[in-house]
Amino acid sequence: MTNLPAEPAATSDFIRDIVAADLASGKHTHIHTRFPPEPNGYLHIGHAKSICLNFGIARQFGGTCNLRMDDTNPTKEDIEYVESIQADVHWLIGGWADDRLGLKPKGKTPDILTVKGQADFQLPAVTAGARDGLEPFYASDYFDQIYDYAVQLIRAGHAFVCDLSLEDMEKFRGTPDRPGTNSPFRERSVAENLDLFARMKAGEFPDGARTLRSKIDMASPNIWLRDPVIYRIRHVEHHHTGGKWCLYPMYDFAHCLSDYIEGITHSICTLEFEVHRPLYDWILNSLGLPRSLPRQIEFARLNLGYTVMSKRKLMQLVEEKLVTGWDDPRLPTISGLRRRGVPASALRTFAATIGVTKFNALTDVAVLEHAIRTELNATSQRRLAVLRPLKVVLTNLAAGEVIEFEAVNNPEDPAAGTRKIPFTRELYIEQEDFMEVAPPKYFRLRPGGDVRLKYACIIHCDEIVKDATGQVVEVRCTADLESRAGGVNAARKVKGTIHWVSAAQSVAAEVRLYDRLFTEEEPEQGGRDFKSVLNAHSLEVVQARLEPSLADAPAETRYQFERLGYFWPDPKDSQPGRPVFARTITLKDTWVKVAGKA
RNA sequence: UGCCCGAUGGUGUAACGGUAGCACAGCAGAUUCUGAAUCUGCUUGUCAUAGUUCAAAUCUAUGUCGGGCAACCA
Repeated sequence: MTNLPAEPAATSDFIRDIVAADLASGKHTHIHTRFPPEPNGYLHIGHAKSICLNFGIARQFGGTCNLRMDDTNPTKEDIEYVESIQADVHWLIGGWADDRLGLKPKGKTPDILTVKGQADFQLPAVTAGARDGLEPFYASDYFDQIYDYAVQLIRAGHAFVCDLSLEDMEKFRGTPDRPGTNSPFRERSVAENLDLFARMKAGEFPDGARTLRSKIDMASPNIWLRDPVIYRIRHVEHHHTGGKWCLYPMYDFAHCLSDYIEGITHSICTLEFEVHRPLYDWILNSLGLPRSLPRQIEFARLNLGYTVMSKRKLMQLVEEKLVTGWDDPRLPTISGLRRRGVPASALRTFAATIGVTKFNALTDVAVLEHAIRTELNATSQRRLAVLRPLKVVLTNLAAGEVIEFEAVNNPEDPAAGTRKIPFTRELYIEQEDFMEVAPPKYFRLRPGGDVRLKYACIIHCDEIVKDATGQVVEVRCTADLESRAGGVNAARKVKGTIHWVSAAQSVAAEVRLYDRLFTEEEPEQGGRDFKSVLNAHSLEVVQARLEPSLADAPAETRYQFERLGYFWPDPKDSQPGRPVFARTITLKDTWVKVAGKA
């Protein structure tokens, strides 16, 4: 039996309260959320919070959560990102909420149904079974329908074609504390608007020549209600629709309608969209749609200490090669965390722990680290590995002698069993586990001192050997073989227990030690350039010695290297027989505190 | 200085007019063949002022502080 941390319990927060109330009141009988990233970058841990929220709600209330590419701006988007997004989402929700994932048949576009005597666009989700033949939703699959809605808006007198240039539009918009003024094109006839809009679609005008604008209120204190642009001309290829369009809807127009078409009940987004909500509602209400409308609810995005979270900054780190790629294990990207060995379940636990509110918070990385350690402590097998080897010679052992000691695989999980580790005359211990001049309370090896070798026996340091520079290069010891488990001196107590490997019977391996990417908790505090506080030691590569059982460690297997931390084979660079390990996270270390105080 | 949103220990989050709780971090101790894990205990909090009420973290008003909004980005 394992002490697996319980799957995050059904939690409650202000959004779940709304959902529960809507179910209780009968407003909805089925809950439908969505996760709608724009494919213009890789997903990060902030998105993970949103994914856990949206899929978590679907899971808790027996609903569905659609994965949708919010791809209305072809100039910034790319197929590479739609692929990485899918991989990241599948990984994060796998085994937890993948049965709630809403997809659609490949190539399918909305159906036209008649609801309450009205034509109505709908695109239902498929959640059951395999993903064969299915794909995510794409806002760009609704371009025909969204165009149709725009025509309806024009017909109803709620939208007009505007010829104002970008600069002029800015002038007419006013400022937050001063109302704007109406566009001179605001009173064009419906017929003229219809004609112009059709010609915009036909490609008769260059980029920026005209826009389609909603007709709301140029004097509104809310800038987003001052006749916002809902369509702009862009003569560019789209990664999903190819060359079909040269006219693309803006986020505000496309998003609410995409939600509606998919039958979304709760459209959850981050705080910066709060001021857009009146526009979201205005569009939906202006169209007189026959089905119940989605409701937008906003929550605070995640801010985590010692990292940066925006796609723009992450992109900068990647493009300037300050990291090795989007999946660099030091990055807070989902693919980076995955490559680092962080389990998806730990990310979910983290998301559940931090909660959901409208308060703009800065979350302590310790919370993330705790979630990772808790999960890994319960599930990973222990192994011995020496990161920075120091040779130990046991003078009372014969050169060819090999003793096999039994080691427990996981003290938290007896079912994990045991394994044998070879013990020989020449060993390696960690350099920092020996000190020639030791401070008080140092429990490890020192001249004339004793220490227990984990799973083996107690050794006594008789002699040290130094090189020409005075560096200790070898420690000569006597082993008390009777202090082994089952021996007469088995009960002998010494203050310290350290890890070790056999010199001859260990394998060499590259081990990558990751640390936080920035030296400051808030890299951009006070407007400073985040790149000026990059941690120069965020990656350290060492040539380590591992116990023999690690020679061909299977992929995807997480270990605790005792007294050091949690490690796993790097998914890209580790080869059978030539392992490369990545450190996911260190163990908590109270000794550094004790030593630091001294 | 226009509009919108927010404020509970060091950090994050609960309490939905009725005993301010939980987690992380920190500190102290127990235990330990991982200075890990585990266990025990402890420190620290309702932004301010006024009001409503038998009773306010919760309701009201004002103020203070913080965040967001003036892309043909999302």
